[in-house]
Amino acid sequence: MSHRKRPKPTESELEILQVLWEHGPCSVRLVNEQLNAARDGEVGYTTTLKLMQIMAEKGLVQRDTRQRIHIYEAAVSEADAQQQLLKKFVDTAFKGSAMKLVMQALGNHSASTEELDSIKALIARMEAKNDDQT
Amino acid sequence: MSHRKRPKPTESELEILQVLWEHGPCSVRLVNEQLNAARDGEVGYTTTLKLMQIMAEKGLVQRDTRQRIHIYEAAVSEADAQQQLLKKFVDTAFKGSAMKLVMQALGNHSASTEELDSIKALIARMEAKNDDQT
DNA sequence: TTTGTGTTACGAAAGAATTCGTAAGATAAA
DNA sequence: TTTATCTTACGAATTCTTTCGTAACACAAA
Repeated sequence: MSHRKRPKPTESELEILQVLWEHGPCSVRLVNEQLNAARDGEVGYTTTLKLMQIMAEKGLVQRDTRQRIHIYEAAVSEADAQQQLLKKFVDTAFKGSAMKLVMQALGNHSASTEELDSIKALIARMEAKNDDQT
Repeated sequence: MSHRKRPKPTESELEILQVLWEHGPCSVRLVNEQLNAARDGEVGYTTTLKLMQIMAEKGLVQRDTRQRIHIYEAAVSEADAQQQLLKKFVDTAFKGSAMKLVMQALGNHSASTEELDSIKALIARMEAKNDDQT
């Protein structure tokens, strides 16, 4: 288990992580521009900077300070972070029932044939596993 | 759309709603006891009271103040609240991709044969709908 | 060098969520 | 009635998050 005790990102921190996941290592300026590109209100440069400094303290991001312009990089993978958030969310909102969540999520969003196919494939694999262990 | 502009419950508020959903209309004392029963740390009586008063202001709960002991009742259904929270969660944590969430949730929790069957049934219904609209 | 631009650092203000102390009122017990 | 107990109401303290103003520093241009 390579799980350091990393605090759960707040909502704004998550937004920043999404930018880092999508673009790879970034300067603060770039992250700030990306945030403002996909938003209603603007957020100040120093606001983003401060958040990213806090995230560095928390261990959510790593930074390279060798150059004058610091380069930040996500320290958690997108999948890991999503999994951690999902676990918490299932517990608090669905009292731990992941299947109820799956049913709700499936039911309330339309899905393409391809998406449904990949879910069917996943289910088939899970059924195979169930059958294995008699 | 019978959707009043009801604010999203915070995490503590959600805990209280869960008690109300499970037990039906309750006094503050009962809710507080239920909370403390399923917890590590204790939470004070007046803390729970204050939260429930705030929730009443927000419209998350209704209360009957005719007796000395006020009786609180959830003003939102469990399914509605879950749906609202789910929508937000999909947006913030999965950038709006409900299907990615479904795959993660399915993949990281084991499911019984019955659960898998009901998901398969739901998928079948969705495929039928897809086929309809050729 | 001097000036201007872009960057990080620091700290504090503003907001939201959580917690509880204390007071005041109602009810029950003595 | 007097006392003790339980309840609600109110407000404030605390903590967490978000925001940004200001200072200090590096670098490049003039």
